[in-house]
Amino acid sequence: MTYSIAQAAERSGLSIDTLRYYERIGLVDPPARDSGGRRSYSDDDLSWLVFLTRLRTTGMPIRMMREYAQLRHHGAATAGRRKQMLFEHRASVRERIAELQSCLDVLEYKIAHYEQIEHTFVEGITA
Amino acid sequence: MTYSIAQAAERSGLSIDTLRYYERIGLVDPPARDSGGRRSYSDDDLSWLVFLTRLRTTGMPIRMMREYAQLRHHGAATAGRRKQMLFEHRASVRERIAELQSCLDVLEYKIAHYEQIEHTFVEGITA
DNA sequence: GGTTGACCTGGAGTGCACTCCAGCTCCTAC
DNA sequence: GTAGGAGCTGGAGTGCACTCCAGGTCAACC
Repeated sequence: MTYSIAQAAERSGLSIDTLRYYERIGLVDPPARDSGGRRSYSDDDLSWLVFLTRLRTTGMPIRMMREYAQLRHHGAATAGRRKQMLFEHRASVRERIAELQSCLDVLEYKIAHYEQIEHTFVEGITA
Repeated sequence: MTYSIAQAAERSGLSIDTLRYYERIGLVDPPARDSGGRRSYSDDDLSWLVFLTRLRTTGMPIRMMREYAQLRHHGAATAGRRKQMLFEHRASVRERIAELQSCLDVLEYKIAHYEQIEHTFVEGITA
């Protein structure tokens, strides 16, 4: 299967402009072109794009994604280095989750506090 | 207790420049000044700053924090609205955690894949 | 053969959240 | 009384990740 840029955008969740931008900065390889000079994305291209969106969602900066992309380019010899990157990134995602969780606790506390106020207020009215 | 801007920065984890920036954009009230015209933060100021850093950590945009700050300014009458904001924000933080968790699963999968490759490679060597 | 719609390029513009700077004042310590 | 360090102001600059635009090409349909 091949996909037009609009289809690739829809399936990856990136915008058309972002696809071209990613190509420009070397985050994705230039895809094939059809007879009219238009981009024609392959299934492989698509799965790389989808993987990139995962990395992006987890907050990996573009410069790091680019480094990963370049390593990938150099084949199996760089597999260890790439695994290392994912390893480290996984640790940072876990930390980020823990951080969010702890802020969530603060939010819970604050919300409970507001509920306390409401409760007191209602009691004051009905008392 | 009162704190100089440097102490407030250290205790809140924000930079001195960020403290002044937050004041400029109306995210924090202008603190008291000492005899020399320097900012002098109170414990209340500090706890608000710390709470702001929690909201920031959870990805609340500044414009929303500012809205919250302004509501706070209008006293108890806006407590319901503020609670509502925290409520909605809590939901978005939970969603964010779930999203990160699902991306983490993809990372796990990828890392396992690399381990698979290594394993195969080692077997190939020793066989 | 003319219009429409998707896509093309290079480059400029945007929004966010800071961060830095020049030139100044003020207090403290020597 | 002066040198040093912290802090002050208004405003400019930065980094990131897009997003938009003008002006053009190309294929398809009427």
